[in-house]
This record gives sequence, structure tokens and C-alpha cells, in this order.
Amino acid sequence: MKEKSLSLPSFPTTQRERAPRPTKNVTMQQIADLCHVSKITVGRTFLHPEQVRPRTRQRILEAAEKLGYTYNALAATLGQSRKPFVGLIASSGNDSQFKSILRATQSMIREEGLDLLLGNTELSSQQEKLLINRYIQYQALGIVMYGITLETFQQRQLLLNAACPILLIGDSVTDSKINCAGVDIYKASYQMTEYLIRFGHRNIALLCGRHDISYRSARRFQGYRDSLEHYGIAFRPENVIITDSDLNTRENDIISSGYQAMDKILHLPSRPTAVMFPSDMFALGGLLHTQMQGLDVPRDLSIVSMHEYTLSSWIRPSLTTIRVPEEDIASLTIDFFREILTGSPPSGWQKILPTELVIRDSCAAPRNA
Amino acid sequence: MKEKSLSLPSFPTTQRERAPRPTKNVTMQQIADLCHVSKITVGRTFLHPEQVRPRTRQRILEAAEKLGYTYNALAATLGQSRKPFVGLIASSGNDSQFKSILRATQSMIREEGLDLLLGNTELSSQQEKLLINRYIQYQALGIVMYGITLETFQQRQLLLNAACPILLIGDSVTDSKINCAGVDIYKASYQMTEYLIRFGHRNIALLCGRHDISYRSARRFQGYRDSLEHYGIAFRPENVIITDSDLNTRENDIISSGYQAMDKILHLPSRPTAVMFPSDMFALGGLLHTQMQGLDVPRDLSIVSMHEYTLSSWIRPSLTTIRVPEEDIASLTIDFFREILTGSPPSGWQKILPTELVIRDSCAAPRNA
DNA sequence: CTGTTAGCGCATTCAC
DNA sequence: GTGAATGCGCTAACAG
Repeated sequence: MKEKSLSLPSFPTTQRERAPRPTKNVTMQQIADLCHVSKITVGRTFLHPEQVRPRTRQRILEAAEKLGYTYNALAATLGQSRKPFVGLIASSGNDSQFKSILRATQSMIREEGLDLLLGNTELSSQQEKLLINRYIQYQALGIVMYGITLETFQQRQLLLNAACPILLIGDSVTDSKINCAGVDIYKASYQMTEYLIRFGHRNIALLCGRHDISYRSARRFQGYRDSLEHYGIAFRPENVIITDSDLNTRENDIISSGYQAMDKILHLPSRPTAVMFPSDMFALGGLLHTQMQGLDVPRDLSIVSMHEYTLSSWIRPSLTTIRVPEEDIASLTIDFFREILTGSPPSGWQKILPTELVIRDSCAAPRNA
Repeated sequence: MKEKSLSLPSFPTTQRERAPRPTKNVTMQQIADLCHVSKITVGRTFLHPEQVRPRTRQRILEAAEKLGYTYNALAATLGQSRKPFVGLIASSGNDSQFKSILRATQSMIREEGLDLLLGNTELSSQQEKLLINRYIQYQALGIVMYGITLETFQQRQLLLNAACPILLIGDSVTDSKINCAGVDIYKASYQMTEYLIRFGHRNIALLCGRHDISYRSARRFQGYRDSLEHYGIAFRPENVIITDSDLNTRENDIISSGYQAMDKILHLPSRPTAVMFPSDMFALGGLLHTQMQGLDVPRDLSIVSMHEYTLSSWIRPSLTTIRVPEEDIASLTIDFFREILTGSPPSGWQKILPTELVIRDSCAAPRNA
């Protein structure tokens, strides 16, 4: 038998013995003693106030206040075997798409009376596994992952944990057992490359995350490559600029990553005639740099982004980009958790949403075409 | 006696009775039964493996695997009265500064084996209070708040909870009892206004958050106003553009907020000669719009930002802005929690960091001065 | 309306 | 090495 999904404790347990905190907690029992009622009556005052006579309730509340009582929600979950947490594991805090996910998740969480555990992996597979296990051990109702490493993606047993459904969002996924809600990045990337090729571009640069580590970047990279190949265009490794803005903790600013990438691209021996950026933010950085060099977009250089923000329609030239239905992904995430809450833990729950190529003004045929 | 800090349960308790989840959890006892050992031996295999004979340990681990056992970290905290959580309450997911906070917090959390509870208030005072109480009830070791409403700020009892230290970050604070690590936004705003005034500007616009709600925006607004007053310049209400990008869930993009604000400003009956933006991102939006209108910055219009990002030095003209020591705030946050961990729960812990006026190319004297 | 009993799952203390 | 007993703080089920 291979290793199954097994969650063992993984905390540093040996270290917090410095401060024994002799401060005994105030418990319901103490309130009960003070009020000459039973413990459970105290509990009821808080959880089902209507079941307690107003006068008794009043006395209990006053006593609680006086003692500085704090309700222990952790103990409560034990008692009612309630699961109050939802885990959200992000590969990086950098991604702006993450915001809309966060926002949507939060609103659901609020409605359902849940709370959010947030972890950041910086695309470390080890961190991913650790966090998944941790959140499972906190009895998470489910875990949402936004971005995943190729390595963790292989660990199906971990991702298919029975006790805690895991949902991958942002990207659709090749493994039909794994829950996901997202778009087909491979296809989007393929199509965008195709779009440029049809303009006549043969020398297309790509700014891309670590495709040796990140599942998403790998898919994006592959879509680009396959598209080139399909049209009989030689793949040039030097045309792929790797950004590790996911990983690099110093490099906080996506726009600046795009800026710097463009600098590299413009210094390539054979200068590309088109550049693909992961998102509008990166593209803006690239655009700013290009224009500062006195080059015209799209006459001298075509620029596209692979993920639209509201910004892209306003800058000049407006950006050709790909619309990702973020709101839909967000509401699917909510649906997923609603299914969990109604008792049917999803499995093989796959929602693949279409992307849309938004054509604007940042592309043209290459000059020498 | 006034209301003290009292934490009562605040969950929607009446709703999760749909799915009774008859699936009994696998517990240590079951593993124990299967292995013909006692419960505690099982526990030890996980927590102090070295205290268990290798052969026994092996058997137990196998049984655990076979049964699909999941360690219940919540129950564990009860047993060892360990506090595994840190709360982070953000007023909005929009703010980019939030990223660096998050990053720093996460790294500390990782080192200390803690986990992060994240909540978003969208500057609703009610949400703030609810989340604070919730996190306290989850036995949070401490709570970090990034941004706070004026209303909650008044609730000193809540903020000075003994069981759970609360740290306000980003801004320094006028109440000497309240823990904080941040910069004096009032002063920064005052100085920036002063800087523009000394150029000869008399008609200065300000883009600002809801200063009737947000503590930070209120301070920023006041600094601007007091500076004008000090130099004998009449305050013009129409020169203050309010952005509620904190609140508005649809408006995801800060750059676009700046863009739109600038549009309003340029249409003001008496057009300002200088505009102050909350951050570089807003300012970039404003700048883009200004330039698109055929106006020159800084000749026709001076633009400043009140919070520097890496971007500001690259765009043209480069932005005059204010450097906020984000990294220092982040490490102070860590310090704060280290003090909690070493047993001295901070109180009146105030770290006020200096800001720096970064002068670049986006300001000039007004044309008609 | 209130109390009794039992249990949630694990950890600690002390024995053996 | 291993085990028994007890406690963590709260809740559910059933009684009265």
C-alpha cells in the first residue's frame, strides 16, 4: 500500500515552553459558580439566549463581564464538531487577481459565519504541503488553492483528501479527479500566440513565471511553444524571459517586473517584434519602458497581456489582452463551498470557464513583414 | 460600570443543521484499539516519537494510515492551551501596502509555527468589531489591524483587550494606550502640502479616502487642511475628491481610481495647479489621464503621491512622493509578536517611524505664479 | 426554563 | 517504554 493521505502534526512543538502563561482562563464554570447556576445555563445564555429566563441571563451576562470572560470558540468547535475554517493557500501575494478571489471568498465566509486561514507559499512545494496538512488539521471545511507547484500537483493523494476537499482556482486542470474552477491557460496562451503569428510576427517574446515550478506558468509556456511549433516557427529560448516575482520577496512591484523584462527584451540580439506579458500590470511596465526608449507601440513593437485588468482599456495604446472571468471563478468558489456545506463533498468538481480575447490597439503587423 | 471588553459568541449558529455529518471522525482511540496500545501512546507517536519504541511506532503509524486518521489540531490547542493563531484585519484588500505587511507577517508566522486568520472589513466598523471579537474567541495570540475606522478607534475597551493584544499598523496613533507601529500620516500630509505651497501653489487638490470613516484618511485630510490654513490659503471643499476604493467592491483598480479622480479635477471650475494622491498607483492613474489631455506635468500641473512604490522613480516625470518605511513596520510587527511570545504582552507599545519626502520631477511652480 | 450526564479529541502528570 | 486518570472548555441529549 502506497502512502495515503495522512495528516500528522507538523508544528514546532518544542519551542513555546518559555512562557507558561500561568493566567488561568475564565471559564463558564466560574460564571456559573458566581451566579449559582449550572455551567450549561451559562453556555445557553450565549448560544441560545432565548432559552434562558431574562433575569437569569442578565445576571450571567453581568458576571461574565465582571470576570472578563472570553468565549472559547476553539473549545466550542470540539463540542459541536463544527468546522469554522476555510483555508486559502496562495502562491504569492503579488498577483492582483488574488484580490478578487480574496474579496469573493471573504464575502462568502462572512455569510456562512466561517473564517479564513490564509497562507502564502511563494511557490514552494514544501510550504504548500505543509499548509495543506495544517489546514486539514485545523479541520478546515475546504481549501482553496490559487496557484500550485508542479510538484504538489503530482501528489494526488494529498489533493484528493477525503476529509477536506481542495479546490484549485484560476486554472483548469488536466487531472479529472482534481477539483478546479478556472480557465484554460494553455489554450489562452496558444491563441494569443496564434493571434500574433497571424499578424506576421515570427519573433515573439514571452514573459513568464518559473515554468519549471509553477503549474500555471508551465501551461502558459507550453501553449506559447506549441503554437509556435504548429506554425513552423522555431522556438528561441532567449525569447522567454523568466520572472520570479512570485518568489522574490524583494521585488514587490509587478509593473517594475514588466519594465525590467522589457529592458532585457529590447536588448536581445535579434529584437522581437511582439511581446507577451502575463498580465496588464506587467504589460504596463513593458509599455512604459518601450515608450521611454522612443519606440512606438504597436508600430515598432506589439504588446499583449494575458490577463486583463480594468487598466488596460485606458492606457495608450490600449492593450490587447485576455479577459478572465474572475467574478465567475469567485462565485464558483462560493458554489463549491455551498456544496460542501450542504453535505455533498465535491469530487472531480471541474468548472472550466472560457476566456475572451480582447482586441485593442497594442498590436500591428511587424514593420518588416 | 461601563461595558468592559467582553467577548461573546457571534456566529450564525442556527444554520448549519442541514448536514449532520454522521461520519464519525477517526480518533487516536481507534488507532489505539487497533494496535492494542493505549490512547496516549498513539498521541506520543505523533508528538514525541522518540519516546515510543520504533516497532510500536511503526505499527501505530500504519494503523493511522489505514484508518485515514487526521490529527485534530483544534483539540490539541485545548489540551495544551496553545494559541496557534494570529489575526490580521485589513480595511481593504485594495491597498498595495498591504502586500508587504502580509509578506512580513507570513514569514514570522511560518517561523513561529503560527497560522494567520485574515479578515477584510471594507472599512465597516461593524465588521471590524465582529472580526476582533471572533479572533479573540479563536484565542488569537494577537491581532494586527491595518487601517481602522474612526468609530472603532474610539472603542478603547475593545482595542485594549487584555487577552489579546491588538496592534495598529501603518499609522501612528493619537491615543497613547493603543499599540501601534506606523508613520505620522498627518505630518506627512501637512509637509507635502507645505511643499507645494512653497512652490507657489494656492489651488491644490487632494484625492483622499473617506475621511468621515477612515482614521487614516481623516488624518491625511486634516494635515492637508491645517497646512493650507497655516499658510492662509482658503480651503475649497470642491478640491477634495473622495475615493471610496476601500469600500467599493466593484472598483478593484487603484490606478483607475486615480485616473477618474483626475478627470474630475481637470473639470473643476477653477482648475487646481497641483494634485496630491494617496499613493503612486493613484498618481499614475492621474498622470496618465493628465498626459492624455495634452497637459504637461509638471509644467501645467504638479502631481505628488503620498506613498511611494518602486514604480514612482521610473515613470516620466518621476514622482515626488513620500517614502514610508514599510519594511520597518513589518519588522516591528514581528517584534511585537515576539514580545507576546516571550510572555510580556505589550501595552502602550508605540513605534512611530519617520517618513521621507522624496523629491523628484513631478512638481514645479504654477505657471501663473 | 434549568440541571445532569456524557462526550468532543488530545495533552499533561504521574505512576508502573 | 507504556498506561491510568484527569483536565482543557464547551455542547448535545435527555431529563426534570
